[in-house]
Amino acid sequence: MTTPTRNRRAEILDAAAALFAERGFHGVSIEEIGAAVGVSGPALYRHFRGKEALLTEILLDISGRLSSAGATAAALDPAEALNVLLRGHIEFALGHPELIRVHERELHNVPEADRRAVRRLQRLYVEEWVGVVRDLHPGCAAARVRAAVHAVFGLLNSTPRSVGELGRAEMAAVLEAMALASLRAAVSGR
Amino acid sequence: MTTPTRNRRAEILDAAAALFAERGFHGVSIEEIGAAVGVSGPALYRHFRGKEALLTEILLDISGRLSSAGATAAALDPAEALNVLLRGHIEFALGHPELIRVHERELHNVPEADRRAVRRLQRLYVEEWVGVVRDLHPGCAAARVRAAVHAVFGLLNSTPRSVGELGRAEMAAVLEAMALASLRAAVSGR
DNA sequence: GCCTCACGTTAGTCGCCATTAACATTGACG
DNA sequence: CGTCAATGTTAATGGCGACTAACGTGAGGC
Repeated sequence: MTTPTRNRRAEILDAAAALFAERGFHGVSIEEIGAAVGVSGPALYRHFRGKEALLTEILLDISGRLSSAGATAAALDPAEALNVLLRGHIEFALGHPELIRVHERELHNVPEADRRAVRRLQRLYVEEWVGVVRDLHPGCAAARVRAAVHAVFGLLNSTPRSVGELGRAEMAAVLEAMALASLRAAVSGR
Repeated sequence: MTTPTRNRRAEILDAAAALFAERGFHGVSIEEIGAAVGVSGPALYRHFRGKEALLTEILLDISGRLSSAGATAAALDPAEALNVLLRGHIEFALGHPELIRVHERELHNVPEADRRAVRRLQRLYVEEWVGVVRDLHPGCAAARVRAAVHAVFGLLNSTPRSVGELGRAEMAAVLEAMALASLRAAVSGR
């Protein structure tokens, strides 16, 4: 065997994420995750402490990926930064709808101890957006901006539910237009 | 005892919905649902066929409530109809965030046989929106409108994740402005 | 040629939980 | 009163599934 597969660990994480997205954390057994990568059952314990550790790692990775896309935006002027954040998020949501689903739905299955860390990353990501939007519209109350950003995430993350109706490029364009318009509307209210 | 509680059945459904929203379908035991209404465990089987039947009924009820709010909109002119749909949805989302959560997350735990019925109601609701929006913007492709409507739902349903940052009235206003602006942006693209 | 490490395997074990059984209680109603 | 229907209760029962044990095996290093 000599691991012709790049990295068994990563392979398992991908398979688990896809299964969790489809049937939910409790709807998938360790055995099934193993089967999805060609080993069976308890082999996973050679790579992860347990099922929950798997989920934790998946969620941390997702949050990290989203945030890192935003880190490159930090140096730009606000308008450009917002574009980078927005395109990055859309790219990710259209490219990995399963991950978006897991990220949205499964936090409560992460053991209490690790949940703080996941939440911290999520909060950081939100604050990246909030910071950029506030730079663009300094007069707007922070609470309102935060609410608007959450709403935009909801809009962008709806992707996994409306798959394939539009081509990917058009879908991206529609989402971008909607996100920008709704943000503008939110911050211009006061 | 003589049932001073209006209806045990409804009471159970409410408690179950709240618990499912908080910890997910599999994160809640029958025993806990019973405890939440002051009876314990298998008493629920006097009212429901089983745990899944409970969830099914909850989801059907939610979809029904959303749709019915929209049914009154049918007779109005498109612009008014959209307002009625939008305000109805916002009202519901802000008033029952738990139900929105359950509605979004738990469909896959409904037994195959009943899932069709739930999905049918959901589709009907989406089509109410799509119909109204297409009346308002006849030049826009149906697929694009559908995608936009899904995105708006995502926006409106983000509420349960951004609770309490804003007062309810302001939150409603923000959501309404964002939804209208994003819809307009989506349909004006082509 | 051995030792050991990395990775797997199969066969338990154990606990949780939905569901069912068997047995009250109580109020309406004749 | 006695009966019935509605509604609960507490003890099984049974299955599923996470996790652990005990046991290969093959590849490098020495």
